[in-house]
Amino acid sequence: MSQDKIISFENIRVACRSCSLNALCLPMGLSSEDVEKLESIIKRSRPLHRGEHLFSGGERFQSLFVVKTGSVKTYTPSSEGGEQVLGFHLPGEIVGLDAIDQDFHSCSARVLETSAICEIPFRRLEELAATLPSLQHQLYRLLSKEIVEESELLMLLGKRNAEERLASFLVSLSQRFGKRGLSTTDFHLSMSRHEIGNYLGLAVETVSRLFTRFQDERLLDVDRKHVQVLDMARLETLAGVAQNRASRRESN
Amino acid sequence: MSQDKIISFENIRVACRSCSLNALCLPMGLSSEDVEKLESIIKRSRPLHRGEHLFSGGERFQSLFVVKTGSVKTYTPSSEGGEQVLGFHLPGEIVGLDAIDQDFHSCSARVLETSAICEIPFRRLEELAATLPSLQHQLYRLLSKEIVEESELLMLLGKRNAEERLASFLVSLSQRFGKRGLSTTDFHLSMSRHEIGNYLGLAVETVSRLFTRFQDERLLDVDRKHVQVLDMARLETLAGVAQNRASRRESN
DNA sequence: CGTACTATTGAGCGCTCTCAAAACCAGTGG
DNA sequence: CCACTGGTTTTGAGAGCGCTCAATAGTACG
Repeated sequence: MSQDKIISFENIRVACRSCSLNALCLPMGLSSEDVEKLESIIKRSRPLHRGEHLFSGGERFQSLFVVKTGSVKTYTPSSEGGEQVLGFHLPGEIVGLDAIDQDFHSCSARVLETSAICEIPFRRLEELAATLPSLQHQLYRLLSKEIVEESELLMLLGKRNAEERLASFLVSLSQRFGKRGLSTTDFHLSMSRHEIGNYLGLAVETVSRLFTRFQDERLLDVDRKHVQVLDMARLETLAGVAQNRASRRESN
Repeated sequence: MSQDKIISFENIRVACRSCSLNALCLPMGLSSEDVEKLESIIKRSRPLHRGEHLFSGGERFQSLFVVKTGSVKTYTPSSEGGEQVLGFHLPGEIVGLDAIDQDFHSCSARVLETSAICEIPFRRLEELAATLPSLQHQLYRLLSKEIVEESELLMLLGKRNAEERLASFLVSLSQRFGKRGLSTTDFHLSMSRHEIGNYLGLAVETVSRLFTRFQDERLLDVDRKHVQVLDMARLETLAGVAQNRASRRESN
């Protein structure tokens, strides 16, 4: 009977996938009516096309955004028209958490390809969370997770060489595609080499050379933006375990 | 009369400073009884001495910690005893936000000098927040702020050269000391050159050379761990505006 | 006052950036 | 279909920043 109201994690997962809210309700024990409440505040927008903005830096904070399909790039415009890429956001991931603090967006977000995006008005989410402890906790977790992931990236940029950075990047993409049920070894890069370089703190030329090298070493098969991982184990080794050089710098 | 219950921001500030909760209640509109509730869940621990841990990576998540006096370093131990410094936490700042997500600490935290630390059991804070919307919102902001600050650091590590990194580091310390009413131009570095280098992704030798250079250029006066900023304007320029080189890499 | 640690300074090298040019691709219009 | 244009990617050659190794100097502590 309570089974009527409490749906299982699996079902929630399915329900949420349909509304692209994995990120929010995946690990929660929300009853079906709670899920309905959550869904009721979500706006579904028309598909956005390459180059369109979810929001721009400085804009008033209204909503969080969940990527349903496609991909989003967040970046901070810098002087002279240059930009600093802060992250790439794939289906199931949330964009806009940076804006809660100051109540305006500290970065800009634009879609890299035609994408379906859900919008969650934050005020209403906050109100709802106040009445649903598990949702409240989930929100804290979400924010905390973002912090942990940024710490990891931070380490990547601080201590790893070019090879390790690109390997980590590819492994990360692979794992994130995997979470959504997509292929972990065969995927499309929606961002340019330049954007990858910008994100990883490398020059475009270095990124390009590395792709060629990885291909020569039979790690990858690269055709423009299509990547096929041929040797995931070795790629993961490069990404994670290959801290030999870096750990020397760490250790003192 | 409601003045009896609602204390001004200034008073809250004072009240909170005494309990080192600036970070939590500074921008809130909590009534005095609410502040009392908040204070009631805070544990004050005995002073910790250099090298003692607040928590270690992998430990069960129990509490957040607020630095009252002294300083704390967070880091992730890596293979072979090396470590990656994730951040330095000064008085008024919060440690432990990374642990909310997985319910265990993803990094370790140890004090760099004799420090007074307050402990806030997170479960109780969460319960309290559920009944106090402004506290709930403040918690969201706190987490969001951490995300924004990490993004900034991310940019630092990705795109800036050694000089710019150290300058940014010093400016950041200066500003954070300033927030606590301490001198912005005259302060003590509680961390070693090695830890600074580790944090900034630089070799110890590079950090040392830069300190010498900054001193030669009359930017700083450095005596061991005592730093005096002689030309803050120029230091800030180095830290922030000096994106000439970096922005070339950004712009494509 | 020796031991261990931390910081400084010097010399050389390697990774990655920079500059430059060519190849490739996508879209447009003749 | 092809030429034209703007953009992206690739490839090459050289230079410089910051790392590495090594040695010295300074500091803390028993």
